[in-house]
Amino acid sequence: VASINDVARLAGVSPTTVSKVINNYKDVSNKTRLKVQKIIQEINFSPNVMARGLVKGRSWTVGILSTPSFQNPFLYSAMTGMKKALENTGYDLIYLTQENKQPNYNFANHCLGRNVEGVIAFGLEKDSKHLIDLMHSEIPALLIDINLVGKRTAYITSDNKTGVYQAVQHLNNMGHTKIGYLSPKPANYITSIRHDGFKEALDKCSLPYCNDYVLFTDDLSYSRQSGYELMKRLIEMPQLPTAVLCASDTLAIGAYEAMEEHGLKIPEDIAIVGFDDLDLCDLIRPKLTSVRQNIEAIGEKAIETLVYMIEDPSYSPKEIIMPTELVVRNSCGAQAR
Amino acid sequence: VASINDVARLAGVSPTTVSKVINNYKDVSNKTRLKVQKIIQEINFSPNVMARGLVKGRSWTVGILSTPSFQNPFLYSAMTGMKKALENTGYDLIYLTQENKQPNYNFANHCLGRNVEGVIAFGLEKDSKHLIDLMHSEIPALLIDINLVGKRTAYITSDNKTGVYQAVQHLNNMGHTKIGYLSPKPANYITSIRHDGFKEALDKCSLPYCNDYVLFTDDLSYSRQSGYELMKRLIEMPQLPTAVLCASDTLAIGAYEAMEEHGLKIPEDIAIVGFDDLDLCDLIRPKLTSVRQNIEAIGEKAIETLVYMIEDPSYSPKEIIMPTELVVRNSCGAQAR
DNA sequence: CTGAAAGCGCTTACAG
DNA sequence: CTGAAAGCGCTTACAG
Repeated sequence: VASINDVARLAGVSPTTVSKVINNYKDVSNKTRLKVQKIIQEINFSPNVMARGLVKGRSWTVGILSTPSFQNPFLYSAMTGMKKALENTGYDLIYLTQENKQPNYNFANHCLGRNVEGVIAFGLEKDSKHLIDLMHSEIPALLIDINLVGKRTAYITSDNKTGVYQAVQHLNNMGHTKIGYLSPKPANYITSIRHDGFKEALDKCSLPYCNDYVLFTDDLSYSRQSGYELMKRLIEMPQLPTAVLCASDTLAIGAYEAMEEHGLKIPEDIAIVGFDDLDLCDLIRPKLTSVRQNIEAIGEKAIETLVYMIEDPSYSPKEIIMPTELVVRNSCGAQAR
Repeated sequence: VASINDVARLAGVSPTTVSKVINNYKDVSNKTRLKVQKIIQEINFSPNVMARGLVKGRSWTVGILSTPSFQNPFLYSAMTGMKKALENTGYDLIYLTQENKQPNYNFANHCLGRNVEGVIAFGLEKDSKHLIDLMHSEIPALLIDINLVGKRTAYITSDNKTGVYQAVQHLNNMGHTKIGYLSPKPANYITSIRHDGFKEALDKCSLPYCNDYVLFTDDLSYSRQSGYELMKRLIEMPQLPTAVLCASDTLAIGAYEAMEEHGLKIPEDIAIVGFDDLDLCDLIRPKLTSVRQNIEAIGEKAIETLVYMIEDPSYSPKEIIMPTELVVRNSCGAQAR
């Protein structure tokens, strides 16, 4: 593979000058600049990133840190947005995947070794070792849905409270006054803030918070199975609510299945609202009304912000809140839009 | 950040010796080895990958090349498998995302510049410039669902013909003899091989291939919309088939919608089979019988094979075919399993 | 405007 | 078994 020295020789200049041309330095005459650029084109030269990175202490690389399981439509939508934003930045995306190799594997060190310049983290708990190591390093980090702030750490999340309020308000408008809530137990940021939002929303609508209709599971993964079990528990109550807000669409799917099994109709017997607005909302019947998070926009904004943080060490944002939107379909008795 | 020289100083040895310890060379006494390892632990040293990569001409990095749109559940399932396989290899995964930056962007050059050691490509057409550049480079490439073979290029795909046969055979067993087929026009590898498989399967089952029931769309993206339009065209025929095989689950979803709109029942009026076994098969009603591709396994195998190719330049596989499996649900009149 | 020299943090013959 | 020296392909003061 060609090096800067080859270009220099062919162009009849010094490697220094070639470097200056590549880096758009001003102190090069137009004539030599053109000469050098011509050669670069001809031999299809691209500078060695390793060498460059070594001297500049950089890698033009942004890392992703996510849960080991990894199988998550949320993450993938976010990545689409991330990719879009990255195209304009000159950074590439890197997954550090060696998790299991060493007994005392240290994610932050792995990043440092690779000169990874910033990290997007997602789906971890606050007390995750990797996250803590990362915050103690000087590496800029942008967390998705984890409310941790540090000198070089910020987070981005949807406006969960408003999202929940939009859902409750809609149910109220549809005439529902007894509204249940299904969710993982409020043990982390997202589960807590949505539950708080639910209480506040009821309050704003002057509706009662009814303990019997608010059911939690220990399973924090928002699984379909959890939704199924929660809804089953709810159905076995002596009195039923007329509507149920699920803390995620996947929970709602499980709730649908429990309803189906018990011969209950949506929305006639119980109306359902989900959260996330995944593709599946449109596939199931009745179509699921859901609070839309613009996940792609979150990914895009996350990268933009992270790149700012990388390039301006004094820039230190705290939290970034993205708007939500209620997408009305057929699971609450409203006409589809 | 600490360097090998810091370690050397603290351990009272030369940088050369530290390097030897890091790289598990034999010619180091146990005593010094231990001494050096202790320091490495203490100051939490990890070697600079850039420096290392510069001298060895490597990056311990494997690239992904995919379509610009990128929003694809198939790709993401594959990535889960890829991540799993990577954990044991010492390679990290990198997305090269600068597509739009330069007017004459060259993907292979980008890889060369970063010393990317191998590439997984997915979702491109055979005549894609990036793919061609890649094949002309010396970079090992493993293509998913693109049947191109070269000195350093191989591909992996599902056993599409058998998959289609499994579907047709099942329909035949259920008593269907007039079977339709909905697909993008057979313009690339996957669309062609599935269509060929369909013809052969009918043959094996002694069923007629009926032109009227085989409908193609120009849209190669397997969109829901295409499925909807194809099924609508089919429904407007004077005579209907009793079963339809869709070349993908997403097409089948569209077909469901057309059926719904025309008040036709699945499977009573027309039975439907999909291909891919996406999560959605379980969400829609009736649940969709589909040919399962083990996409995660494909991703895993792809990485394993690529790493072999990287580490043994003389290893030059051609094609890797992965098995399929029919998942019977309720869209053909069979009982759910 | 141009280029010689030093240095980024490693590895690898090679000498001892 | 140990280490001095050269070199990987760049960039950056600095001198001219």
